[in-house]
Amino acid sequence: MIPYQLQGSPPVSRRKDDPTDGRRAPEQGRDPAASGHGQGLKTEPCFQRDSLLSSPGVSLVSQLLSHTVVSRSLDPCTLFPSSQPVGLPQGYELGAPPGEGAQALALTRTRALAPVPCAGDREPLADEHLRAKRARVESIIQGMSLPTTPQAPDTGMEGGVGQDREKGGEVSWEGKRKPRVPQQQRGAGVAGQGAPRGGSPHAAGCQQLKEQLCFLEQQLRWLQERFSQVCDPGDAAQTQGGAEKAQPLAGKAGDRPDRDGAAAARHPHKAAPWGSTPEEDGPDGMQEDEGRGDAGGLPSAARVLSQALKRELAGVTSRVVDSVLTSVWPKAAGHLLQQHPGPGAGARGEHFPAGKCRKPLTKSSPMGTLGSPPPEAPPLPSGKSLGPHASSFSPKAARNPHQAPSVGYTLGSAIPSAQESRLLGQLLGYGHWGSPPAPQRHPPEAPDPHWGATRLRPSAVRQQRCPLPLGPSEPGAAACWLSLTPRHIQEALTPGHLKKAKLMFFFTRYPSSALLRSYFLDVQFSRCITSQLIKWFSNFREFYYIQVEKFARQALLEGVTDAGALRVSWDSELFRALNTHYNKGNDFQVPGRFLEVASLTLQEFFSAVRAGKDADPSWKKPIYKIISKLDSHIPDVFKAVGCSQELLRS
DNA sequence: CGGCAGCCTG
DNA sequence: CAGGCTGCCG
Repeated sequence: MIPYQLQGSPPVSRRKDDPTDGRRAPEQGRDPAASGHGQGLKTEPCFQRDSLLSSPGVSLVSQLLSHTVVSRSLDPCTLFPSSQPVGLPQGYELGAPPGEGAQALALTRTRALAPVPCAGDREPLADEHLRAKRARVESIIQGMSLPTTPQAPDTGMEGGVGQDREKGGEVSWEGKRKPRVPQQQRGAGVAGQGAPRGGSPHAAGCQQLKEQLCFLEQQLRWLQERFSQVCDPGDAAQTQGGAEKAQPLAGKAGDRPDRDGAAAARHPHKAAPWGSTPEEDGPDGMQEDEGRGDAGGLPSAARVLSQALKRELAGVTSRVVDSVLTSVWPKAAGHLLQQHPGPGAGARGEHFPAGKCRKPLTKSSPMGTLGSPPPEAPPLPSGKSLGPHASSFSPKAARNPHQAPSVGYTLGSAIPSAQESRLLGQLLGYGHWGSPPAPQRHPPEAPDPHWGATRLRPSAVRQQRCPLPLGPSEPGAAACWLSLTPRHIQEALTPGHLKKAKLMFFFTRYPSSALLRSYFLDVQFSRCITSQLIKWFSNFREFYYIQVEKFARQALLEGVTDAGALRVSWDSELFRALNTHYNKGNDFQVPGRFLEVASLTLQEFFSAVRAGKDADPSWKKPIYKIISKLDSHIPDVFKAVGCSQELLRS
């Protein structure tokens, strides 16, 4: 039996420890809420998290954001019009003319138990299969040799080809395989240094809080800087409009002739990597930076606005800290709260009168640029991580160093609530709000290294040029993004969920159902939902691997010899193909970590193919196994209940 | 048998 | 992307 012995006993057959198969250890059978098959129960909103997300409803910030002046003056599009469009043929529908896919066909693994003829004999049915596969693979290959950059061997693999990263693809990650642990833990563990595992949960929590706060503080500071810029003389005029600056839409989409030119000219500092203000890195501009702005002649109106904003931000931070503490560390939170009465109490008063939350920047507030600190890339299994690569993946390169100096909790290091995080994330990273990441430039200089991975990229910025219809935004749908959209537990997955799942893919390729549950809190899980989600990821993976394989083969054909030289960079074709698939709007800054994973995948495929392993029906399994170990922790922002809906609007 | 991965197809 | 199907595991 077993003509194709490989099949019957797959080398990497599904073993419990094989993430590729037996995984999902955690899921102790029990289906969560699925008391019933997800039907019926118009479950009520999940208020559990409400406490954390309270208030920001009519925040000044939101108003400000919705204020045309802001988006207008900072329209990043005008600053970085040069972003490249994305759009590649997707492996799937590439013509499938036969070529010399002979070998190609060999790769595809034949369905295991397909009628097995005697030892490798062509058997009608088998041939059918082979033909089909062959066609498929050929089409893929065909596709790759077509449009893809005919450039040098590096084919989209970033100019990095030249550099010789000797560290070929076959990293020795094997040994490190951890026994399957409940996702949560696993994730955290992978996330690495985050919090000392094993220590008291509090310690861990605090540590995390500290880092988070630090992060938040930096964001605040940065935001302030941005704000100052917004109010610089050039645009101040807009604001001057009058006391009713709160009135959004001072300028309509129509009246923004300057969008592409003037604005750009006005913001020379765009040069700064992430739009960070070059001048003034000065610590804490909470109150000071304004001075600078004023000095420059900031109109009083703007000044007021500025101050109000700052105060509000401070309030927000405060609230975040408190709320987080409350949830993370109840006891401590208790004390804290006693010391500091209502979080944000003070800030509240600052809200502008007519504070109506309008849906801001329409098409622009996806959670893209999620504000949470990109989970620093967990060290690769082998611990050696793609070390050498680090240098090329600028963002992450600088990430870790961040490890904030400890800050007393009092200061409240906090894990920004998802919402808050998003708020900041959007403010900071969102294209409209400026801070256009400087194109390709030394990203390491981002205000906060953490942001390196979660910020909008140039291309993204570009994308946002067209949207911004300012008008269409439902007037009343003031379902301000800042506010929490009522969280109804969905009984079905929505397009928003799909989008979210895709973005999550950048962090995890093999999410367990447990993890999925923890990230899709607004979904009433049932077997169906779970399956669908899992299916989604399965599909994502399929696409991902197909793409990578395609490029790996292409590289091979082009004569690349050093697997290590294959690296996926932001501007590589491969990345673009993937990005357009999982991040169509390109409004989400893909974590650098993803590039590492992609690079490794590419190298693995490359090496495997080169070694002729693709003759083995299940030659991909080993690769899957490797890749499955590279999942990263998914930013908590993704847990934001409203995030799914939020994505819909983007 | 249920859950899930992966392949294939539409 | 969803369905269908096979195969493996617990």
